[in-house]
Amino acid sequence: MPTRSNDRSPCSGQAVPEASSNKRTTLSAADWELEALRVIAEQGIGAVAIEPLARRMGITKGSFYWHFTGRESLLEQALIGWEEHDARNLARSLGELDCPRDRLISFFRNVSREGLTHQVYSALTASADHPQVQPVLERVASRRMAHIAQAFEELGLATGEAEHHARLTYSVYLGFLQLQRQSQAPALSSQQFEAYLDHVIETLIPPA
Amino acid sequence: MPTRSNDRSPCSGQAVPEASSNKRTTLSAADWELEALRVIAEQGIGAVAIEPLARRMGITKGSFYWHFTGRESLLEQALIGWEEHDARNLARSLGELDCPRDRLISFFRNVSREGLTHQVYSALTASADHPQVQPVLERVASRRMAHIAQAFEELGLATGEAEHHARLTYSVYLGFLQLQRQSQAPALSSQQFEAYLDHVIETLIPPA
DNA sequence: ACTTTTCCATACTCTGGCGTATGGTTTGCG
DNA sequence: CGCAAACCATACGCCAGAGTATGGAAAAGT
Repeated sequence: MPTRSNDRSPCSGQAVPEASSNKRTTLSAADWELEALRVIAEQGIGAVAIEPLARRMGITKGSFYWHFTGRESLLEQALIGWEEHDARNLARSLGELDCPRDRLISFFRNVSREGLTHQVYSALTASADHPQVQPVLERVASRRMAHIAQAFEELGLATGEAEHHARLTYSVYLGFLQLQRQSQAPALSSQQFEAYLDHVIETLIPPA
Repeated sequence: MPTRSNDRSPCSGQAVPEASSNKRTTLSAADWELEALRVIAEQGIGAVAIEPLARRMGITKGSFYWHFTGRESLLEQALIGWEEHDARNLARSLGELDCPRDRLISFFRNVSREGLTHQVYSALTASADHPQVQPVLERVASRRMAHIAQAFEELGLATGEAEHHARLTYSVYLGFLQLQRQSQAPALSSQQFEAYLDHVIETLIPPA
C-alpha cells in the first residue's frame, strides 16, 4: 500500500487529460482513475471490474491493490475527480459568455459534443441508484440547475419562476440524453437535430 | 421442459395483475415473469438473477429451468408481457379522454402514480443499453410520443411542429423520471411538485 | 554499492450465480 | 387404482471476479 495520506500522485488538478497512453514504466493511481472513467463512459459503472481493467491496461491487479484498497475506493476517487472537473467546466463557461441567453444555448449545444466528461455523465445517469454515484449526480445536477436558474433570472424571470424553469430545462436535457442512449441509431439526422434544437430554444428560452 | 409452443399458461391477457401471493401449490411461467418484473421495478434488470429470484419465491431453481430455457428467455417473456400491457394502457387512456389537452395533462399526472408498470419503465431506462431492453424501450417511447404528437395535432399544431413538441414533452417526462431516481429524498414537497407541474403545463401545453 | 521503498506478477482462496443432471413428488386422467 | 406427465429439490461442475499473500524487479536514497 502507498503511504496513504494525500496521494493523487501527479498534481490532482491535471484537468482529466484525455491523455495519450504514455508508456510510462510505472503507473499511478491517477492512471487507474482515468481508465476507470473511460470504462464508465463506454460501458457504464457496472463494467468497472479490477481484473478486466488491468488487462485493458496491460498489467495485473497486483498493481491495483497497491494503489487502492479496493473497488470502492477506486470509484470514489474517480467520481470525485470527475465531479471536480465538471464543476470547473461549469465555472469556466460561466466566465466565458456574458450574455445569459448565449450561455443557455451553449448548454444545449454541448449535448452533441463528445467529451469524456460528458459521456461519463450520460453513463452515470444509468446508475443513479448506485450508492456512490447517487450523491455525486445529485450535487452535479444541483450545480448545473443553479447555473441555469441564474441565467433565467438574468433574463428577467422571478426567482421562483426561474427555478421551475431551470428544472424544466434540465429535464429536457436529461430526457434527451436518455433518448440518445436508448437508440443506437441516431434516429435524428443532424439537420433534424438542428431543427429540433431550434424548437427547444424557441420554446424554453425567452427571446432576446 | 414444458411442451414449449405457446405456453404463457394462464391467459396471457391477465393485465399484469398486482396479484396477492396466492399460495398455489404449483407455479407457472407467468408467476416467474411477474416476480421478475417486481425485481426490475425494485432493483433494476441487473438484479434479475435466477437463484435470488427463486429464494424470494420460496422455491428453488429446479422449477425455473423447467419453465424457461435460461435467464434470457425469462427476460424476453417478461419484457414482452410488460410492453403489451403498456400498449394497452396507452390505448385505453386514448379512449377515455376525448379532450386532447386533458390527455396531455393526465400524462404528466401519471408520473407520480405508483403502478408496477410505471416503476418498471423507470427502472428500465437505467438499462437502455441492454440488448434485450433497448428495442423494447424504443418501441414504447415511439408509441407514447406518437400518442402525444397526435394530441398536439388535435390542439392545432402543424404535423412537424407537433412531432418536435412531442419529443420535447416526452423528454421532460424522462428527465423528471431521472431526477426522481437520483434523489432518494423527494426533494420536492407535493405542493412544490404541484407548482412545478403547473409551470410545465403552462409552458408546454397551449391553453384551451 | 547496497539497502529501502516503490511497484508489479503470480498464485492462491472465496463467493455467487449459471446451467445440468437426476431423482423424488405431486397431479391429472384413463 | 395406477401410470404418465408436470413440477420441484438436491447436488453437482463451471466460470468470473474480489481480495490476500508473498516474492521479485526497478528506483531512489545515503
